[in-house]
Amino acid sequence: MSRNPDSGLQRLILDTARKLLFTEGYARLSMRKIAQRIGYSATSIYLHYGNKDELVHALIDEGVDLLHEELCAAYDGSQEPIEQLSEMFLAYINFGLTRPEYYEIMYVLHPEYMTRYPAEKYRKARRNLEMIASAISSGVKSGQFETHDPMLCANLAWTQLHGVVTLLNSERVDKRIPSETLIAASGSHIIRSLLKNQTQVEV
Amino acid sequence: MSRNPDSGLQRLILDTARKLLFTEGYARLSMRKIAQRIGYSATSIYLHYGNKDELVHALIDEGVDLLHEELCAAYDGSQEPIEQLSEMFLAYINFGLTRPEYYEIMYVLHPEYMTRYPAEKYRKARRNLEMIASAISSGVKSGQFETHDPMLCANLAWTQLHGVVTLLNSERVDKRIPSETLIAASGSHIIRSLLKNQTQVEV
Amino acid sequence: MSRNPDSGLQRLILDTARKLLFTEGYARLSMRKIAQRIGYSATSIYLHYGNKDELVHALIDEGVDLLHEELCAAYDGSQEPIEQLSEMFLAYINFGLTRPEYYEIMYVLHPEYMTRYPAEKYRKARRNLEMIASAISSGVKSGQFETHDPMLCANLAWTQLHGVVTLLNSERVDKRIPSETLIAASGSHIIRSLLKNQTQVEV
Amino acid sequence: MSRNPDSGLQRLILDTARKLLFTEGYARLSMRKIAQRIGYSATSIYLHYGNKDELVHALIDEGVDLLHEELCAAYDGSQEPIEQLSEMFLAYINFGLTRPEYYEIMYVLHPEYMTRYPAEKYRKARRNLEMIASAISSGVKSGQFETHDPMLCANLAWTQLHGVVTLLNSERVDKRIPSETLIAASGSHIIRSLLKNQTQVEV
DNA sequence: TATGAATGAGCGTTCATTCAT
DNA sequence: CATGAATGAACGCTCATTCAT
Repeated sequence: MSRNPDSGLQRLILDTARKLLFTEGYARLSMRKIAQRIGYSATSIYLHYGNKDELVHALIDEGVDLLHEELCAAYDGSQEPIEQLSEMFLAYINFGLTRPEYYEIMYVLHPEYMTRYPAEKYRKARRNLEMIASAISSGVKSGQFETHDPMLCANLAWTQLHGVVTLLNSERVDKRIPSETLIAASGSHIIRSLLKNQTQVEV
Repeated sequence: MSRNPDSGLQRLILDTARKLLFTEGYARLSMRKIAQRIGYSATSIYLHYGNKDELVHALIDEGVDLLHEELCAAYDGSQEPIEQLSEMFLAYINFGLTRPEYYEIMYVLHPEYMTRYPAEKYRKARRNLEMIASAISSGVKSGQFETHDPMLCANLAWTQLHGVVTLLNSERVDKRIPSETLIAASGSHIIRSLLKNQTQVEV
Repeated sequence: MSRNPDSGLQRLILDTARKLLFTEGYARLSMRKIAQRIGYSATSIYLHYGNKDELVHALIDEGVDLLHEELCAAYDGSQEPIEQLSEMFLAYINFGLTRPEYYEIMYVLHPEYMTRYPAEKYRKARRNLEMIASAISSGVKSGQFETHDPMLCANLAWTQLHGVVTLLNSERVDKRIPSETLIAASGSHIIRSLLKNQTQVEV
Repeated sequence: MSRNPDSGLQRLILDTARKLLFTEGYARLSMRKIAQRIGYSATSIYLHYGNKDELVHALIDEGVDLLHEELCAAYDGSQEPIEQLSEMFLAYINFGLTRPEYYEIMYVLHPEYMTRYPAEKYRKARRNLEMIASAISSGVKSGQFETHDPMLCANLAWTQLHGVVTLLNSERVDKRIPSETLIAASGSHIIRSLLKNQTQVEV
């Protein structure tokens, strides 16, 4: 089973799976539905993905790579840490909101399912957190930020971003609050809590 | 279909559904499994809940009420807003981590599914946010906090808490970060960002 | 799942399974085919047998009991061991030839499949061999037979009978040899080899 | 479709089919598994065998030839008929136990399947019985054996041997009876029943 | 000689639901 | 209030086979 969707059909399968994931949720994603949607027999999918797990893992792979790419694109080493972070935060949220299917299988899917996902790739997904932590660290070095645990702060940022993404995607947020407002606020909220010279509660 | 589980069987059904939700996840919850577990026929469940949706909605109702009760219990009007908030935050996270089955159907379930949940009850779930917003407002009045949009801040707090709960429950957080640390940090993180006299970025 | 096919449908299922077993062989026996043949939905079978294993095991149970009954019926304690044995041999072969479906799942089915069959019931099937061994023993006591290992002789008899049954059922025996001849010869063949000081009985 | 596996691939296909037959049983033998195992595409097998039947028939052919060869090798015309027979019996049982995959498709497979096996080849399989019958005949001529139907006796011997092989292979024989004991006993059992004026050989 | 792409049929099984009693 | 009997639809998956290249 090639993992590089060059065959055209592989691309079609993944894209259709993604769409179904978005419109119906993981629980309702089925091989047969994908097949039907693309006008192929269900058997054909198995020519490209050995089973449902493999297909979903291929999607996760793509998602992980895609998010990483977008974070890298957002990261500009020549800028101040504050700008670095706020760009990355925006990129993260943007990814979550524009690619909700990827986001769901990457970060929301039931953990029981993830145990079948190769650990090595799991680690790959952690690079993103490390990028954030390192931006925080350089902010600390340059004296703008203040924390003795950048990795914890990165996780704190992550939980905040994740909460925004998932609550917006799952349509739990009151529509009267514009999502742009929430997004902007969450970014500055995170950064503010990193700044030095605050009447600081200990982290 | 009565919605008040006064009949013993209704109670039994809901409790069993909850347990199954916890042990097997939403995707694997089935009427027949519930029936089998309680020693009744599957048909019997339909005497009390017209279909699976109704049953799950009843569970969501319970979850919403339960969370509200626990937030109310945590709220102590005689305390400072800071303490009020941090108690409520802890209560929220605690609910999410100890009642993951409720939490999942309340806040994680695919929105396509939620559209069948009566909107009126949806609003009920908003009471909790209002409690937080009001605690923030009183902090503003007393001069401790500074914000011109308490409801937005409440939502920001919520996204943070939600992120912590879901990432912990879905086991995405690096095990090397103790969950207690993350929880404590997230609470103080939120409160800190509300405090006056910071080198404040505008919200 | 009741094991006593009193429900009518259960009887129908077992009988249809048996017929399919006979006409198409175990490999081609399917739940769906059974269902279709009896004019019920496949699901209905699962109301009576939890899965295919359970169904086949129920058939094996029936076969084991049936064969045992027929051997018991053939066994007449008041007769000479020679007659006892030849009656039992005939009964065994008769069972094998008239109930080939039972016989196949009891004694031909791939062993991998049998490992799922409860050991306790396995033992039940061994009673038959013990009946034969005990008839041989009493022949030894009465001085007609001569052997110091009745159980081995019983097994030898069994392999002979089994060979006759299976080669006839699987249609491997040259049609020019009448099965009655083969059957009669095999019985006397076994008994002859047990006799003391025998002079040759005619073949 | 050539039937002589001179092409290396044909040899490879047959050998792999045999191995799969042995490790997984007939029911689980599949064209795609064979193909995968030999590193060729499934389609390639069809270049050499028109369909699964043809492939299995080729295997049966091989088995028939192989068994015949081994019986011929065991047969030593210069020996006494008793030795001739007991060597052939051992060879037969040995073939059955060491080549269960051949044996199963040759002699156990459901007859419905065999109807598609060319009758002409069926006859080929009968040579073996004729060898046994002829050894019996020469024993009769030399005055050691006594029977007026050597072919019937050969068939009786065959059923006995077949019973031993199949019950051992299908693991139905009580493990407390060593297979060597059963095998030796069955051979002498058959021969004894052929002897003229015999006095009991010890079991 | 070899293959990649494709498929229709079939498998065992689970599910939510209905209906007569 | 409770059930047994029943079902159509769906699921993930495997299979032998075909066909164009």
